[in-house]
Amino acid sequence: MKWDELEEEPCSMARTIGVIGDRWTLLILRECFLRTRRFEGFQSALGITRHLLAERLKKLVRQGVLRRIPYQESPKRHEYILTQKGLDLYPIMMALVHWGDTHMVDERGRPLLHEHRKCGKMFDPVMVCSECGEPLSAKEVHVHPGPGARPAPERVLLDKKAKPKPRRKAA
Amino acid sequence: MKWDELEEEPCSMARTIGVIGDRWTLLILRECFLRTRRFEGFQSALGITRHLLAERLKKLVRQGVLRRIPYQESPKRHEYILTQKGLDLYPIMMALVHWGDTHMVDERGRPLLHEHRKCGKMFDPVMVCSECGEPLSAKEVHVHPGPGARPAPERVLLDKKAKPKPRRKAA
DNA sequence: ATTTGACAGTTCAATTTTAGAACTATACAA
DNA sequence: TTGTATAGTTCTAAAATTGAACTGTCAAAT
Repeated sequence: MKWDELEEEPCSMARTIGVIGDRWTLLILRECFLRTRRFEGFQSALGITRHLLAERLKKLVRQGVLRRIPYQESPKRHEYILTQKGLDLYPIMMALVHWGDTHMVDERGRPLLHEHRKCGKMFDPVMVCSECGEPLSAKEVHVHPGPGARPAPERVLLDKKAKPKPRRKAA
Repeated sequence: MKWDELEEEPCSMARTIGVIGDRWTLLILRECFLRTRRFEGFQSALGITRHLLAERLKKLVRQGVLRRIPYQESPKRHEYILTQKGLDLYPIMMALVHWGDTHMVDERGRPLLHEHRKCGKMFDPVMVCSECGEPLSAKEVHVHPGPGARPAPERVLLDKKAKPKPRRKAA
């Protein structure tokens, strides 16, 4: 698969993956949320090759996730800062962190704690339903084709089921 | 960087990325949540090469995200199903979908709608603070080193700031 | 009895990506 | 004049991915 095809798929998840779904991009975004803004900053924080960093930044700018803003003339220098579209990635970042906090910590505990300014407490992010406010879990959610779903004859991505048709003598 | 080093970093996000942070893995997980369970199912749904699919499934099993369960003897066949650790990835999936729904839809609208069984409404996922229940945004959150943070002399991942030290004549 | 098809992989050559390191260019500061 | 900081670009070697074919087991159809 060519990865730019992902953005054409009738699946919001695939499209998102097309934009931010690779390791370096995700790490670059982590740095963005930690207020890294400059080429050298990203490079030294991540140890990414300069070549790839240049590519990824270019792509994020093209996608409207980052904006490239001059902070000095002669020599021209730019900073990369998150747009609103980029800031909206925050729930994804937090979800990634939280899963790591839950399933990937060693005996010493979490590397980082998060404090919510509004209430002053250390918190975990919780994903809830916008309508009733209850926490969400996979089995309580059903999907329906939306207006942008692919029309009938073709396969509707994100809406097919591999029915476990058991054959022959079961184990 | 070798990608297995990611899991050693004192950063929950990096560790998570080490497990699920590549395109194919993310797409495989999407299929899992859509109840695909078998090798051929994944392969035909995604068009991934069989070689890579076998590798990725193996890794997800090794990481405890999927469990490989026999569903038939002779010939031995297995299904890949999400463990609890895997099911806990749901907020990440929903966050990815929601960002795509917000920023990557075309004029036709969303490919999919989500219904919350409990309340019966179509919903969006919202990430809130576990302590006060308010929706979260990047700027209302402060990070602090936790017990598993890297000790002083070395760089604490996820806790450095590239202070925009302005030099020379600004633009 | 033989062929066909489903399933779950494995193997291998060709292509694409990434890593690692060095190099370019501009301009300030000592 | 030399050194440093910044933001890249260029190059070759190494690693990952693709595409396609191949393996092996068994059930069902001919």
